[in-house]
Amino acid sequence: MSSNAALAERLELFSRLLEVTGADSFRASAHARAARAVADWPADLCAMALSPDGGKAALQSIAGIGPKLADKIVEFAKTGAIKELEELKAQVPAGLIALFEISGLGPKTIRALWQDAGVTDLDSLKKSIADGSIMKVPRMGEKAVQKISAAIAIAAQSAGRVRLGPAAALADAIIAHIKSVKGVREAIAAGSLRRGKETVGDLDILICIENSKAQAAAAEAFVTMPGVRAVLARGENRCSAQVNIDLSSRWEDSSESPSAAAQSGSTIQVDIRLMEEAVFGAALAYFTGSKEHNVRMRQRALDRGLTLNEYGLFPNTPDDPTPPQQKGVKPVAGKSEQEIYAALDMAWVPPELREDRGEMESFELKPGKGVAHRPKHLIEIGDIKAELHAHTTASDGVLSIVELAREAKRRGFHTIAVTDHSRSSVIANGLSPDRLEKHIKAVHAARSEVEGITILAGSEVDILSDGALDYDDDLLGKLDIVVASPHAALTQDPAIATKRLLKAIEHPLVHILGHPTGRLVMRRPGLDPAMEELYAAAKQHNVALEINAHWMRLDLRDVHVRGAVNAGCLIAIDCDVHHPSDFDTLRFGVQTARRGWLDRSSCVNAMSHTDLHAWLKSKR
DNA sequence: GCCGTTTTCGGCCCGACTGTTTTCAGTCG
Repeated sequence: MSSNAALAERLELFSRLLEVTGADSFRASAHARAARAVADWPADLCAMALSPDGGKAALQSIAGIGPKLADKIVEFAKTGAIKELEELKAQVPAGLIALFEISGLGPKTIRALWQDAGVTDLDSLKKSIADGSIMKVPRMGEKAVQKISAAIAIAAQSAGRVRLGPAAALADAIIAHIKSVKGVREAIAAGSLRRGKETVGDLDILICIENSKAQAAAAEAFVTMPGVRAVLARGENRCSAQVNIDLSSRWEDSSESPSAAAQSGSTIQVDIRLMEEAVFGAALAYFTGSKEHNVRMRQRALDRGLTLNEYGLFPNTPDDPTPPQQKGVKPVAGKSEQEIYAALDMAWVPPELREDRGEMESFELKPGKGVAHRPKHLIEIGDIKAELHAHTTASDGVLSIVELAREAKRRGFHTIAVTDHSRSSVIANGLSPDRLEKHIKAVHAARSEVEGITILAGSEVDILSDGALDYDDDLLGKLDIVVASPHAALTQDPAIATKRLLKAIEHPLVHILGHPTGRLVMRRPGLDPAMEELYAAAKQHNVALEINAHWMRLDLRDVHVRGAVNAGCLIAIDCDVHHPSDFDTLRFGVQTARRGWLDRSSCVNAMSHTDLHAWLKSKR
């Protein structure tokens, strides 16, 4: 785990412990905010904290970090622990914080369960329900206990957070189903799925309906859909259900994953919200989030004498507590997101950027000095014109060279790179030097069979544990493109990993550093190198850092993309094609790139044919 | 615990929903 992630985890725990011990709630939320700021920060904060020229001052320049939290970060950087946190942990049973995972249990209830019914963890909670001692807790009635019991069962069955790919597939299916209902104008996934986060907790689907008849029909279509396991709530404007989700991937049946069977039968919560066109934009903005972005938006509205909610942007009337939409007040904006942002003197913020990571400042129509640079043309899926990382039947793909090239052409690409595995990737049937020589000839031969697309002879060459490449330079020099990737020794020490990856970046024949850390989302943390050193070297040596678009990888991850973009690096977005459907994962790679504020001009896959091939040749 | 171009003290986003109550507390997104 990177030190930022480890620090963020501790601050998050700090926040939870403060909540549960009944500390000032604003103090708790300050710690939670700091945890987020730390997790999102693109550079290593421990290094920053230890810098001789005023680490504390630098930390305090980060929004959400004040003097006290800066002290805690410095302490963590020096000692690997935070004394105040350890003291707080000693006061609270170790299993209590896990109860936050149960829907419906918040800080107040968990504290009461602990203090009044002696609950210390999930097992003792179940016991207190069984023996009735839970009824000692104030405001605890029969229905409340039933709800907690149901929530415990759902938590056990729920997949927890789900990777972007399976979540998007389920959302697409639900949307197609609901759109077939007469009177449904639009259905769109909001929430973290729309923002392109690498994992999502639930699905939020917004449905724009023509009238109340369509409203009822759409709700009915949803709750009776195949795969709906249980309906949790069903109102006029909102329905909630647990829905089966297929979590399988090509990683699941490999030796890497013994848990495939355990994951079958998982469910995810799906909320649908039904509304008419006049409020659709406000609802879409509201339910897309993030929560932090929404807080800033509402504050911005208040600063302008307005109030923002899921029904629109309204004139603010602080003396009257009745919500404006209930009084028939005409909204200033609400039909589209664009008009809401415009009314707040902002350009429309793409969903992937709505994380309160500087977008509030840089998307102001007249941004001030010193704010983050706003992308001139944030990368879009239509900008991608080349796939530079693809496998064939020569190693572990299912397509021949010609089939691969035809599929790439069909998708509108001007260039496809054939980059089969190198000899050390034995499980993936990596090519020996002799086989690679023959494969290069086969690629050249395929060029006459598929016209209208440039087929590159390349390799995804292993970066060995010491940073050496898996083929000698003579052979690498015969290739049009070299993608160098780590596949083994993914748990090595950060300092050694940094040296290993730097050596690959500095190699004069390497174009792209493939899936730089080797992490798998929710499966394997991967390497933990000093990322800033990689950015600097990649920039200096004109090497592109890859965003591997497969939803199991998304490596570089969003915050690393942001760091690389800030450092001025080239970025590649590749689908690591093994199967024709892998081209469809491009959307996730592009979303990750957008979350890192990538401009089209820095993406090698978005270059014109001329520019791309000039860059490739510059390394030959 | 953070923050501030009306504030260095006194704020800190908003509404729906639920279940417990007799006017509200807690959770969620």
